[in-house]
Amino acid sequence: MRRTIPVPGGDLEHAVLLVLWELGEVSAPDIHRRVGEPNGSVYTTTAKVLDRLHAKGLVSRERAGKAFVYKPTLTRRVVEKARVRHALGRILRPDVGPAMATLVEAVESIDPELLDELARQVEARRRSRRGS
Amino acid sequence: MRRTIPVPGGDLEHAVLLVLWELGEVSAPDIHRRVGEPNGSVYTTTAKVLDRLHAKGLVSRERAGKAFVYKPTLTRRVVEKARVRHALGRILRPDVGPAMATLVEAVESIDPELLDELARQVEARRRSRRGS
DNA sequence: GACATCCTACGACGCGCGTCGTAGGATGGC
DNA sequence: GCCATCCTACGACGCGCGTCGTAGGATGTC
Repeated sequence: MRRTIPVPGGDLEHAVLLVLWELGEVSAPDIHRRVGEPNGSVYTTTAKVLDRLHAKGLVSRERAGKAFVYKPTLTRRVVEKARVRHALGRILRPDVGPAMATLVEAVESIDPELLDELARQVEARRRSRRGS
Repeated sequence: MRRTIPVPGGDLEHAVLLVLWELGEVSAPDIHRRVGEPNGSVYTTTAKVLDRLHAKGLVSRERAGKAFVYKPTLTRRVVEKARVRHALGRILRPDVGPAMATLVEAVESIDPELLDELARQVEARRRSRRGS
């Protein structure tokens, strides 16, 4: 009974989560140094993003002295899948058939080598499906 | 070499374009009957969407009596590709590798049969690439 | 104690998109 | 001529997300 997993809707939110998944627990100031600063944002921007991720339940936090330490509440695998599923849902909505051709074309246009990787992943997935 | 093709950013904009691609030329009121009404929007909502598509250059228009008749300025193929490419770009950004696995997984979770369709399209595309 | 410094809290804005309200020009029926 | 009706023009709002400003509590330093 999985009820709609929250999704990091924006790129900055996602970038913050990536850091959290990589490091496990990170303080707000550290996150800012790793994500906000390279991105050219001021500290309060990062803090706000953290606020919103917290409001969505995608991260939990705990005080450590005066600062908060954040950690992800869901695994990367789960969230990424929901995220991609969400985006894909919008893309495939009308007319699912030709959409796959467009999808493949678009993947290739981003990087032709991705096509091979995609082929590998599709095959792997189909094999494991036959097995299950 | 076209840079940056404009993209219908929202679902309603896209739905309107679908009608235009299907029928070629359609008046604003007709578009509303076909898209806005079933969607439960009032007429001015449809008109506004048309305004914005026009501002983006995705449709052109011409007066026919008191009403406008709209038609698409770009082919569906071109726009859809840009649209999917755009969405994919955001998804694949960090860490392109595992993203393909997630993509395939997400496709399957939407509809397992899509996996077969995806496999077909990937193969078709790879074959035609070898040929070119 | 007085200050500077570090963090959080929170309100605000711009932008894109869906949404609607209102205004006003044009048209058709009478 | 008058009025209802049809369409367009356009301003406005809410929502999500990135963005920042400001306020204020806590801590550290002299």
